[in-house]
Amino acid sequence: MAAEHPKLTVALIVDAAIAVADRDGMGALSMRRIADELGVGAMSLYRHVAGKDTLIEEMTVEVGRRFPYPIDTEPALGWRERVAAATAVDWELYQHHPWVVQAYTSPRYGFSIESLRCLDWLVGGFMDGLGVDVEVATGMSLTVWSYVNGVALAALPGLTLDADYDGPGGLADLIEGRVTDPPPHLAGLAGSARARELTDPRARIDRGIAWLCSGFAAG
Amino acid sequence: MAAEHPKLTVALIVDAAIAVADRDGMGALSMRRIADELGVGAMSLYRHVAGKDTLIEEMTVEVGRRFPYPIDTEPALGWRERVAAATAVDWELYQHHPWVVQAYTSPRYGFSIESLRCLDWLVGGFMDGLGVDVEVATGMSLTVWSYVNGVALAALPGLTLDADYDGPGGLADLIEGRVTDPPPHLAGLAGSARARELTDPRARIDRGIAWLCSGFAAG
DNA sequence: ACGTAGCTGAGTACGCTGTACGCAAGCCAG
DNA sequence: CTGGCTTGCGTACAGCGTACTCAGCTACGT
Repeated sequence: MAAEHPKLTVALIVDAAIAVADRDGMGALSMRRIADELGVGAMSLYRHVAGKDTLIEEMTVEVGRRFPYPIDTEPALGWRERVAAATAVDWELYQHHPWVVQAYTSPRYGFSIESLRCLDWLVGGFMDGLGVDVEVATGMSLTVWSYVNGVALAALPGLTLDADYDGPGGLADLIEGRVTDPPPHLAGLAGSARARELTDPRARIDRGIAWLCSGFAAG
Repeated sequence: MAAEHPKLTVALIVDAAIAVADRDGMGALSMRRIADELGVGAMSLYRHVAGKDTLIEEMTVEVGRRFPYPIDTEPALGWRERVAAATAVDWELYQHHPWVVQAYTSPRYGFSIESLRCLDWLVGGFMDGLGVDVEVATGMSLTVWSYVNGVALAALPGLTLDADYDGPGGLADLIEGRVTDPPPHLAGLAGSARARELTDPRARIDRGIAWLCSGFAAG
Protein backbone atom coordinates (compact mmCIF):
# COMPACT_ATOMS: atom_id res chain seq x y z
CA MET A 1 0.00 0.00 0.00
CA ALA A 2 1.51 3.24 1.27
CA ALA A 3 0.50 4.96 -1.94
CA GLU A 4 3.15 2.96 -3.76
CA HIS A 5 0.93 2.24 -6.74
CA PRO A 6 -0.14 5.49 -8.37
CA LYS A 7 -3.60 4.22 -9.18
CA LEU A 8 -3.37 0.90 -11.05
CA THR A 9 -4.79 1.85 -14.39
CA VAL A 10 -5.21 -0.39 -17.41
CA ALA A 11 -2.26 1.38 -19.05
CA LEU A 12 -0.06 0.47 -16.11
CA ILE A 13 -1.15 -3.14 -16.30
CA VAL A 14 -0.53 -3.31 -20.03
CA ASP A 15 2.94 -1.83 -19.57
CA ALA A 16 3.79 -4.33 -16.86
CA ALA A 17 2.48 -7.20 -18.95
CA ILE A 18 4.60 -6.09 -21.90
CA ALA A 19 7.62 -5.92 -19.62
CA VAL A 20 7.02 -9.45 -18.38
CA ALA A 21 6.45 -10.81 -21.88
CA ASP A 22 9.58 -9.09 -23.17
CA ARG A 23 11.72 -10.41 -20.36
CA ASP A 24 10.43 -13.94 -19.84
CA GLY A 25 8.47 -14.72 -22.99
CA MET A 26 4.83 -15.33 -23.72
CA GLY A 27 4.91 -18.72 -22.02
CA ALA A 28 5.79 -17.12 -18.70
CA LEU A 29 3.13 -14.45 -18.97
CA SER A 30 0.61 -15.11 -16.22
CA MET A 31 -1.76 -12.87 -14.33
CA ARG A 32 0.12 -13.61 -11.13
CA ARG A 33 3.45 -12.65 -12.66
CA ILE A 34 2.03 -9.38 -13.91
CA ALA A 35 0.55 -8.67 -10.52
CA ASP A 36 3.88 -9.41 -8.85
CA GLU A 37 5.55 -7.03 -11.28
CA LEU A 38 3.22 -4.31 -10.03
CA GLY A 39 3.46 -5.35 -6.39
CA VAL A 40 -0.24 -6.07 -6.38
CA GLY A 41 -2.62 -8.95 -5.87
CA ALA A 42 -3.47 -11.08 -8.84
CA MET A 43 -7.19 -10.51 -8.68
CA SER A 44 -6.78 -6.77 -8.55
CA LEU A 45 -5.97 -6.82 -12.24
CA TYR A 46 -9.45 -8.03 -13.06
CA ARG A 47 -10.85 -4.72 -11.85
CA HIS A 48 -9.37 -3.12 -14.94
CA VAL A 49 -9.02 -5.95 -17.45
CA ALA A 50 -11.72 -8.34 -18.59
CA GLY A 51 -9.40 -11.33 -18.82
CA LYS A 52 -6.07 -12.55 -20.10
CA ASP A 53 -7.15 -12.70 -23.74
CA THR A 54 -8.29 -9.11 -23.87
CA LEU A 55 -5.16 -8.06 -21.99
CA ILE A 56 -3.02 -9.65 -24.67
CA GLU A 57 -5.04 -7.89 -27.34
CA GLU A 58 -4.47 -4.56 -25.61
CA MET A 59 -0.79 -5.38 -25.37
CA THR A 60 -0.56 -5.93 -29.11
CA VAL A 61 -2.41 -2.70 -29.81
CA GLU A 62 -0.08 -0.81 -27.49
CA VAL A 63 3.16 -2.10 -29.00
CA GLY A 64 1.69 -1.54 -32.44
CA ARG A 65 1.23 2.08 -31.46
CA ARG A 66 4.88 2.25 -30.47
CA PHE A 67 6.04 1.08 -33.91
CA PRO A 68 3.91 3.10 -36.32
CA TYR A 69 4.11 2.96 -40.07
CA PRO A 70 5.44 6.23 -41.53
CA ILE A 71 1.98 7.07 -42.80
CA ASP A 72 1.99 10.73 -41.92
CA THR A 73 5.72 11.35 -41.83
CA GLU A 74 6.40 9.97 -45.30
CA PRO A 75 3.15 10.33 -47.21
CA ALA A 76 4.63 10.43 -50.71
CA LEU A 77 6.43 7.09 -50.73
CA GLY A 78 6.08 4.81 -53.73
CA TRP A 79 4.61 1.35 -53.38
CA ARG A 80 7.95 -0.43 -53.20
CA GLU A 81 9.17 1.96 -50.52
CA ARG A 82 5.95 1.49 -48.59
CA VAL A 83 6.34 -2.28 -48.66
CA ALA A 84 9.95 -1.96 -47.55
CA ALA A 85 9.01 0.45 -44.77
CA ALA A 86 6.17 -1.75 -43.57
CA THR A 87 8.30 -4.89 -43.41
CA ALA A 88 11.09 -2.96 -41.69
CA VAL A 89 8.76 -1.61 -39.04
CA ASP A 90 7.13 -4.99 -38.52
CA TRP A 91 10.50 -6.66 -38.23
CA GLU A 92 11.70 -4.09 -35.72
CA LEU A 93 8.55 -4.65 -33.73
CA TYR A 94 9.09 -8.41 -33.71
CA GLN A 95 12.69 -7.94 -32.64
CA HIS A 96 11.72 -5.88 -29.62
CA HIS A 97 8.61 -7.87 -28.76
CA PRO A 98 8.85 -11.41 -30.12
CA TRP A 99 5.66 -12.45 -28.37
CA VAL A 100 3.47 -10.31 -30.63
CA VAL A 101 3.99 -12.81 -33.42
CA GLN A 102 2.34 -15.43 -31.25
CA ALA A 103 -0.26 -12.94 -30.12
CA TYR A 104 -1.24 -12.26 -33.71
CA THR A 105 -1.81 -15.98 -33.92
CA SER A 106 -4.51 -16.38 -31.37
CA PRO A 107 -6.94 -13.49 -31.30
CA ARG A 108 -6.98 -13.49 -35.06
CA TYR A 109 -5.01 -10.41 -35.93
CA GLY A 110 -7.06 -7.68 -34.34
CA PHE A 111 -7.50 -5.52 -37.43
CA SER A 112 -8.01 -2.64 -35.10
CA ILE A 113 -8.86 0.70 -36.61
CA GLU A 114 -5.16 1.48 -36.49
CA SER A 115 -4.35 -1.70 -38.40
CA LEU A 116 -6.87 -0.72 -41.02
CA ARG A 117 -5.14 2.62 -41.41
CA CYS A 118 -1.83 0.84 -41.97
CA LEU A 119 -3.45 -1.50 -44.45
CA ASP A 120 -5.01 1.46 -46.22
CA TRP A 121 -1.61 3.08 -46.53
CA LEU A 122 -0.20 0.03 -48.29
CA VAL A 123 -3.31 -0.33 -50.43
CA GLY A 124 -3.04 3.32 -51.52
CA GLY A 125 0.53 2.75 -52.58
CA PHE A 126 -0.39 -0.19 -54.78
CA MET A 127 -3.35 1.58 -56.32
CA ASP A 128 -1.43 4.75 -57.16
CA GLY A 129 1.78 3.03 -58.20
CA LEU A 130 0.46 0.06 -60.14
CA GLY A 131 -2.94 1.26 -61.21
CA VAL A 132 -4.70 -1.75 -59.74
CA ASP A 133 -8.11 -1.57 -58.10
CA VAL A 134 -8.88 -1.76 -54.40
CA GLU A 135 -9.53 -5.47 -54.36
CA VAL A 136 -6.22 -6.39 -55.99
CA ALA A 137 -4.30 -3.84 -53.93
CA THR A 138 -5.76 -5.21 -50.71
CA GLY A 139 -4.83 -8.71 -51.78
CA MET A 140 -1.27 -7.58 -52.37
CA SER A 141 -1.09 -5.89 -48.99
CA LEU A 142 -2.45 -8.89 -47.14
CA THR A 143 -0.03 -11.12 -49.01
CA VAL A 144 2.89 -9.03 -47.80
CA TRP A 145 1.64 -9.16 -44.23
CA SER A 146 1.03 -12.87 -44.30
CA TYR A 147 4.45 -13.57 -45.68
CA VAL A 148 6.27 -11.44 -43.13
CA ASN A 149 4.28 -13.08 -40.37
CA GLY A 150 5.02 -16.52 -41.73
CA VAL A 151 8.76 -15.97 -41.76
CA ALA A 152 8.81 -14.28 -38.37
CA LEU A 153 6.80 -17.06 -36.86
CA ALA A 154 9.07 -19.79 -38.14
CA ALA A 155 12.11 -17.80 -37.03
CA LEU A 156 11.03 -17.30 -33.46
CA PRO A 157 13.69 -18.64 -31.11
CA GLY A 158 11.90 -20.56 -28.35
CA LEU A 159 8.29 -19.67 -28.57
CA THR A 160 6.64 -21.15 -25.56
CA LEU A 161 9.17 -22.82 -23.35
CA ASP A 162 11.13 -25.29 -25.41
CA ALA A 163 14.62 -24.27 -24.51
CA ASP A 164 15.76 -27.76 -25.42
CA TYR A 165 15.73 -27.03 -29.11
CA ASP A 166 19.22 -25.83 -29.81
CA GLY A 167 19.22 -23.76 -32.92
CA PRO A 168 17.35 -22.49 -35.92
CA GLY A 169 16.39 -25.94 -37.10
CA GLY A 170 17.55 -28.89 -39.11
CA LEU A 171 18.30 -26.79 -42.13
CA ALA A 172 21.20 -25.15 -40.32
CA ASP A 173 22.46 -28.60 -39.39
CA LEU A 174 22.33 -29.58 -43.02
CA ILE A 175 24.24 -26.48 -44.13
CA GLU A 176 26.86 -27.09 -41.51
CA GLY A 177 27.21 -30.65 -42.73
CA ARG A 178 25.79 -32.26 -39.64
CA VAL A 179 23.14 -34.23 -41.53
CA THR A 180 24.14 -37.65 -42.74
CA ASP A 181 22.75 -38.76 -46.08
CA PRO A 182 20.92 -35.56 -47.07
CA PRO A 183 18.56 -35.49 -50.10
CA PRO A 184 20.30 -35.08 -53.45
CA HIS A 185 19.73 -31.43 -54.26
CA LEU A 186 19.98 -30.15 -50.70
CA ALA A 187 23.31 -31.89 -50.33
CA GLY A 188 24.74 -29.02 -52.32
CA LEU A 189 24.01 -26.66 -49.45
CA ALA A 190 26.50 -28.29 -47.10
CA GLY A 191 29.31 -25.87 -46.40
CA SER A 192 27.96 -23.19 -48.72
CA ALA A 193 28.56 -19.71 -47.36
CA ARG A 194 25.69 -18.25 -49.36
CA ALA A 195 23.37 -20.91 -47.95
CA ARG A 196 23.94 -19.55 -44.48
CA GLU A 197 21.86 -16.55 -45.53
CA LEU A 198 18.91 -18.94 -45.72
CA THR A 199 18.91 -19.20 -41.95
CA ASP A 200 18.80 -15.43 -41.49
CA PRO A 201 15.14 -14.44 -41.14
CA ARG A 202 15.69 -10.82 -42.09
CA ALA A 203 17.44 -11.79 -45.31
CA ARG A 204 14.71 -14.34 -46.04
CA ILE A 205 12.06 -11.65 -45.67
CA ASP A 206 13.87 -9.29 -48.02
CA ARG A 207 14.39 -11.99 -50.65
CA GLY A 208 10.76 -13.10 -50.48
CA ILE A 209 9.47 -9.55 -50.56
CA ALA A 210 11.65 -8.88 -53.60
CA TRP A 211 10.09 -11.86 -55.39
CA LEU A 212 6.63 -10.74 -54.37
CA CYS A 213 7.20 -7.19 -55.58
CA SER A 214 8.57 -8.56 -58.82
CA GLY A 215 5.37 -10.53 -59.18
CA PHE A 216 3.25 -7.51 -58.37
CA ALA A 217 5.04 -5.44 -60.99
CA ALA A 218 4.64 -8.17 -63.61
CA GLY A 219 0.88 -7.92 -63.16
CA MET B 1 -6.60 -55.15 -17.01
CA ALA B 2 -9.05 -57.40 -18.88
CA ALA B 3 -6.89 -57.07 -22.00
CA GLU B 4 -8.96 -54.10 -23.09
CA HIS B 5 -5.98 -52.10 -24.27
CA PRO B 6 -4.02 -54.02 -26.89
CA LYS B 7 -0.68 -52.90 -25.52
CA LEU B 8 -0.57 -49.09 -25.29
CA THR B 9 2.11 -48.30 -27.79
CA VAL B 10 3.40 -44.90 -28.76
CA ALA B 11 1.50 -45.15 -32.06
CA LEU B 12 -1.75 -45.68 -30.18
CA ILE B 13 -1.07 -42.65 -28.01
CA VAL B 14 -0.25 -40.47 -31.00
CA ASP B 15 -3.44 -41.56 -32.75
CA ALA B 16 -5.52 -40.79 -29.69
CA ALA B 17 -3.85 -37.41 -29.30
CA ILE B 18 -4.56 -36.56 -32.93
CA ALA B 19 -8.18 -37.55 -32.43
CA VAL B 20 -8.50 -35.30 -29.40
CA ALA B 21 -6.80 -32.36 -31.12
CA ASP B 22 -8.98 -32.78 -34.21
CA ARG B 23 -12.16 -32.93 -32.19
CA ASP B 24 -11.60 -30.35 -29.46
CA GLY B 25 -8.69 -28.25 -30.67
CA MET B 26 -5.14 -27.75 -29.52
CA GLY B 27 -6.25 -25.79 -26.47
CA ALA B 28 -8.12 -28.79 -25.12
CA LEU B 29 -5.26 -31.21 -25.71
CA SER B 30 -4.08 -32.42 -22.33
CA MET B 31 -2.39 -35.56 -21.20
CA ARG B 32 -5.41 -36.43 -19.08
CA ARG B 33 -7.78 -36.03 -22.04
CA ILE B 34 -5.59 -38.29 -24.16
CA ALA B 35 -5.45 -40.85 -21.39
CA ASP B 36 -9.25 -40.74 -21.01
CA GLU B 37 -9.56 -41.25 -24.75
CA LEU B 38 -7.59 -44.45 -24.33
CA GLY B 39 -9.33 -45.50 -21.11
CA VAL B 40 -6.03 -45.33 -19.32
CA GLY B 41 -4.36 -43.46 -16.47
CA ALA B 42 -2.69 -40.18 -17.29
CA MET B 43 0.75 -41.15 -16.08
CA SER B 44 0.75 -44.32 -18.10
CA LEU B 45 1.41 -42.24 -21.18
CA TYR B 46 4.78 -41.17 -19.82
CA ARG B 47 6.04 -44.73 -20.10
CA HIS B 48 6.00 -44.31 -23.88
CA VAL B 49 6.30 -40.55 -24.43
CA ALA B 50 8.92 -38.23 -23.00
CA GLY B 51 6.52 -35.35 -22.49
CA LYS B 52 3.83 -33.29 -24.08
CA ASP B 53 6.17 -31.35 -26.35
CA THR B 54 7.69 -34.43 -27.91
CA LEU B 55 4.22 -35.95 -28.22
CA ILE B 56 3.09 -32.94 -30.25
CA GLU B 57 6.15 -33.26 -32.42
CA GLU B 58 5.36 -36.92 -33.07
CA MET B 59 1.79 -35.93 -33.86
CA THR B 60 2.92 -33.48 -36.53
CA VAL B 61 5.26 -36.04 -38.04
CA GLU B 62 2.45 -38.58 -38.16
CA VAL B 63 -0.10 -36.32 -39.86
CA GLY B 64 2.62 -35.18 -42.21
CA ARG B 65 3.10 -38.79 -43.19
CA ARG B 66 -0.60 -39.06 -43.92
CA PHE B 67 -0.50 -36.13 -46.35
CA PRO B 68 2.58 -36.82 -48.43
CA TYR B 69 3.82 -34.70 -51.31
CA PRO B 70 3.50 -36.57 -54.63
CA ILE B 71 7.25 -37.01 -54.72
CA ASP B 72 7.32 -40.57 -55.96
CA THR B 73 3.92 -40.72 -57.64
CA GLU B 74 4.45 -37.65 -59.83
CA PRO B 75 8.19 -37.35 -60.27
CA ALA B 76 8.16 -35.41 -63.53
CA LEU B 77 6.16 -32.37 -62.47
CA GLY B 78 7.38 -28.90 -63.43
CA TRP B 79 8.20 -26.32 -60.81
CA ARG B 80 4.85 -24.54 -61.00
CA GLU B 81 3.00 -27.82 -60.66
CA ARG B 82 5.17 -28.80 -57.73
CA VAL B 83 4.41 -25.54 -55.97
CA ALA B 84 0.71 -25.98 -56.65
CA ALA B 85 0.79 -29.57 -55.45
CA ALA B 86 2.69 -28.65 -52.31
CA THR B 87 0.33 -25.86 -51.34
CA ALA B 88 -2.67 -28.06 -52.10
CA VAL B 89 -1.37 -30.85 -49.89
CA ASP B 90 -0.46 -28.45 -47.10
CA TRP B 91 -3.85 -26.81 -47.29
CA GLU B 92 -5.60 -30.16 -47.18
CA LEU B 93 -3.52 -31.08 -44.17
CA TYR B 94 -4.45 -27.86 -42.38
CA GLN B 95 -8.12 -28.41 -43.18
CA HIS B 96 -8.13 -31.85 -41.61
CA HIS B 97 -5.83 -30.97 -38.71
CA PRO B 98 -5.95 -27.24 -37.98
CA TRP B 99 -3.79 -27.65 -34.89
CA VAL B 100 -0.67 -28.50 -36.90
CA VAL B 101 -0.38 -24.87 -37.92
CA GLN B 102 0.00 -23.99 -34.27
CA ALA B 103 2.23 -26.95 -33.70
CA TYR B 104 4.57 -25.78 -36.43
CA THR B 105 4.72 -22.58 -34.42
CA SER B 106 6.18 -23.96 -31.25
CA PRO B 107 8.75 -26.66 -31.82
CA ARG B 108 10.28 -24.61 -34.60
CA TYR B 109 9.15 -26.49 -37.70
CA GLY B 110 10.56 -29.92 -37.17
CA PHE B 111 12.48 -30.20 -40.44
CA SER B 112 12.40 -33.90 -39.96
CA ILE B 113 14.13 -36.05 -42.51
CA GLU B 114 10.79 -36.39 -44.26
CA SER B 115 10.40 -32.59 -44.35
CA LEU B 116 13.82 -32.35 -45.92
CA ARG B 117 12.76 -34.78 -48.62
CA CYS B 118 9.74 -32.60 -49.37
CA LEU B 119 11.89 -29.51 -49.43
CA ASP B 120 14.32 -31.25 -51.73
CA TRP B 121 11.51 -32.08 -54.13
CA LEU B 122 10.53 -28.43 -54.41
CA VAL B 123 14.15 -27.36 -54.69
CA GLY B 124 14.72 -29.84 -57.49
CA GLY B 125 11.77 -28.40 -59.38
CA PHE B 126 13.13 -24.88 -59.19
CA MET B 127 16.64 -25.92 -60.16
CA ASP B 128 15.53 -27.92 -63.17
CA GLY B 129 12.79 -25.56 -64.30
CA LEU B 130 14.40 -22.18 -63.72
CA GLY B 131 18.09 -23.03 -63.86
CA VAL B 132 18.81 -21.46 -60.50
CA ASP B 133 21.35 -22.84 -58.06
CA VAL B 134 20.61 -24.70 -54.83
CA GLU B 135 20.77 -21.65 -52.62
CA VAL B 136 18.25 -19.66 -54.64
CA ALA B 137 16.01 -22.67 -55.15
CA THR B 138 15.96 -23.35 -51.42
CA GLY B 139 15.14 -19.72 -50.74
CA MET B 140 12.21 -19.98 -53.15
CA SER B 141 10.94 -23.15 -51.51
CA LEU B 142 11.16 -21.73 -48.02
CA THR B 143 9.39 -18.60 -49.20
CA VAL B 144 6.49 -20.67 -50.48
CA TRP B 145 6.28 -22.58 -47.21
CA SER B 146 6.44 -19.46 -45.08
CA TYR B 147 3.74 -17.76 -47.08
CA VAL B 148 1.36 -20.69 -46.93
CA ASN B 149 1.96 -20.96 -43.20
CA GLY B 150 1.41 -17.26 -42.74
CA VAL B 151 -1.95 -17.30 -44.47
CA ALA B 152 -3.09 -20.48 -42.78
CA LEU B 153 -2.11 -19.15 -39.39
CA ALA B 154 -4.04 -15.92 -39.82
CA ALA B 155 -7.02 -17.83 -41.17
CA LEU B 156 -7.32 -20.25 -38.30
CA PRO B 157 -10.83 -20.07 -36.86
CA GLY B 158 -10.50 -20.14 -33.10
CA LEU B 159 -7.00 -21.18 -32.32
CA THR B 160 -6.87 -21.67 -28.61
CA LEU B 161 -10.26 -21.14 -27.10
CA ASP B 162 -11.46 -17.70 -28.08
CA ALA B 163 -14.91 -18.55 -29.27
CA ASP B 164 -15.96 -14.99 -28.57
CA TYR B 165 -14.36 -13.74 -31.76
CA ASP B 166 -17.17 -14.04 -34.25
CA GLY B 167 -15.75 -14.12 -37.72
CA PRO B 168 -12.72 -13.88 -39.92
CA GLY B 169 -11.81 -10.44 -38.63
CA GLY B 170 -12.48 -6.75 -39.04
CA LEU B 171 -11.79 -6.88 -42.75
CA ALA B 172 -14.95 -8.88 -43.31
CA ASP B 173 -16.86 -6.31 -41.29
CA LEU B 174 -15.46 -3.61 -43.51
CA ILE B 175 -16.43 -5.43 -46.68
CA GLU B 176 -19.94 -5.98 -45.37
CA GLY B 177 -20.16 -2.28 -44.58
CA ARG B 178 -20.20 -2.72 -40.82
CA VAL B 179 -17.26 -0.39 -40.23
CA THR B 180 -18.13 3.27 -39.76
CA ASP B 181 -15.72 5.79 -41.20
CA PRO B 182 -13.29 3.39 -42.92
CA PRO B 183 -9.97 4.66 -44.36
CA PRO B 184 -10.27 6.25 -47.80
CA HIS B 185 -9.02 3.53 -50.11
CA LEU B 186 -10.45 0.62 -48.14
CA ALA B 187 -13.87 2.28 -48.22
CA GLY B 188 -14.09 1.07 -51.79
CA LEU B 189 -14.23 -2.53 -50.55
CA ALA B 190 -17.60 -2.11 -48.87
CA GLY B 191 -20.17 -4.17 -50.67
CA SER B 192 -17.76 -5.39 -53.32
CA ALA B 193 -18.46 -8.96 -54.31
CA ARG B 194 -14.89 -9.46 -55.50
CA ALA B 195 -13.59 -8.25 -52.16
CA ARG B 196 -15.26 -11.16 -50.44
CA GLU B 197 -12.62 -13.36 -52.01
CA LEU B 198 -10.10 -11.58 -49.79
CA THR B 199 -11.55 -13.34 -46.77
CA ASP B 200 -11.23 -16.78 -48.36
CA PRO B 201 -7.87 -18.23 -47.23
CA ARG B 202 -7.63 -20.72 -50.05
CA ALA B 203 -8.12 -17.99 -52.65
CA ARG B 204 -5.62 -15.76 -50.84
CA ILE B 205 -3.05 -18.55 -50.95
CA ASP B 206 -3.54 -19.10 -54.67
CA ARG B 207 -3.32 -15.38 -55.47
CA GLY B 208 -0.20 -14.95 -53.38
CA ILE B 209 1.44 -18.04 -54.81
CA ALA B 210 0.66 -16.78 -58.29
CA TRP B 211 2.45 -13.50 -57.52
CA LEU B 212 5.36 -15.38 -56.01
CA CYS B 213 5.68 -17.68 -59.02
CA SER B 214 5.51 -14.68 -61.30
CA GLY B 215 8.35 -13.15 -59.31
CA PHE B 216 10.33 -16.40 -59.48
CA ALA B 217 9.90 -16.55 -63.23
CA ALA B 218 10.95 -12.93 -63.65
CA GLY B 219 14.26 -13.85 -62.06
C1' DA C 1 -19.11 17.20 10.26
C1' DC C 2 -21.21 13.09 9.32
C1' DG C 3 -23.31 9.04 7.12
C1' DT C 4 -23.16 6.42 3.21
C1' DA C 5 -22.56 4.67 -1.41
C1' DG C 6 -19.41 3.12 -4.54
C1' DC C 7 -15.03 1.96 -6.06
C1' DT C 8 -10.62 -0.52 -5.47
C1' DG C 9 -7.62 -4.00 -3.96
C1' DA C 10 -6.99 -8.52 -1.80
C1' DG C 11 -8.00 -13.36 -0.25
C1' DT C 12 -9.86 -17.72 -0.78
C1' DA C 13 -11.14 -21.40 -3.53
C1' DC C 14 -12.15 -24.39 -7.67
C1' DG C 15 -10.96 -26.86 -11.44
C1' DC C 16 -7.62 -27.41 -14.63
C1' DT C 17 -2.71 -28.17 -16.31
C1' DG C 18 2.19 -31.03 -16.82
C1' DT C 19 4.72 -34.30 -14.57
C1' DA C 20 8.15 -36.34 -10.59
C1' DC C 21 7.91 -40.19 -7.68
C1' DG C 22 6.86 -44.63 -5.84
C1' DC C 23 4.21 -48.75 -5.77
C1' DA C 24 1.62 -52.96 -7.57
C1' DA C 25 0.76 -56.47 -10.87
C1' DG C 26 2.02 -59.33 -14.79
C1' DC C 27 5.54 -61.72 -17.70
C1' DC C 28 9.58 -64.26 -18.63
C1' DA C 29 14.36 -66.45 -17.74
C1' DG C 30 16.74 -69.34 -14.79
C1' DC D 1 9.16 -71.54 -7.89
C1' DT D 2 11.75 -67.31 -7.75
C1' DG D 3 13.73 -63.05 -8.98
C1' DG D 4 14.14 -59.27 -12.09
C1' DC D 5 11.92 -56.18 -15.49
C1' DT D 6 8.40 -54.10 -17.81
C1' DT D 7 3.98 -51.74 -17.72
C1' DG D 8 0.31 -49.28 -15.78
C1' DC D 9 -1.51 -46.52 -12.07
C1' DG D 10 -2.31 -43.27 -7.94
C1' DT D 11 -0.76 -39.66 -5.27
C1' DA D 12 1.16 -35.25 -4.93
C1' DC D 13 3.03 -30.69 -6.14
C1' DA D 14 3.48 -26.39 -8.26
C1' DG D 15 1.36 -23.51 -11.27
C1' DC D 16 -2.42 -21.63 -14.12
C1' DG D 17 -7.08 -18.44 -15.08
C1' DT D 18 -10.60 -16.63 -12.69
C1' DA D 19 -15.47 -16.61 -9.90
C1' DC D 20 -16.88 -14.98 -5.68
C1' DT D 21 -16.67 -12.40 -1.37
C1' DC D 22 -15.17 -9.02 1.70
C1' DA D 23 -12.43 -5.03 3.82
C1' DG D 24 -11.05 -0.43 3.49
C1' DC D 25 -10.65 4.02 1.36
C1' DT D 26 -12.74 8.03 -1.26
C1' DA D 27 -15.92 11.22 -2.26
C1' DC D 28 -20.12 13.19 -2.09
C1' DG D 29 -25.03 14.65 -0.41
C1' DT D 30 -26.90 16.56 3.43
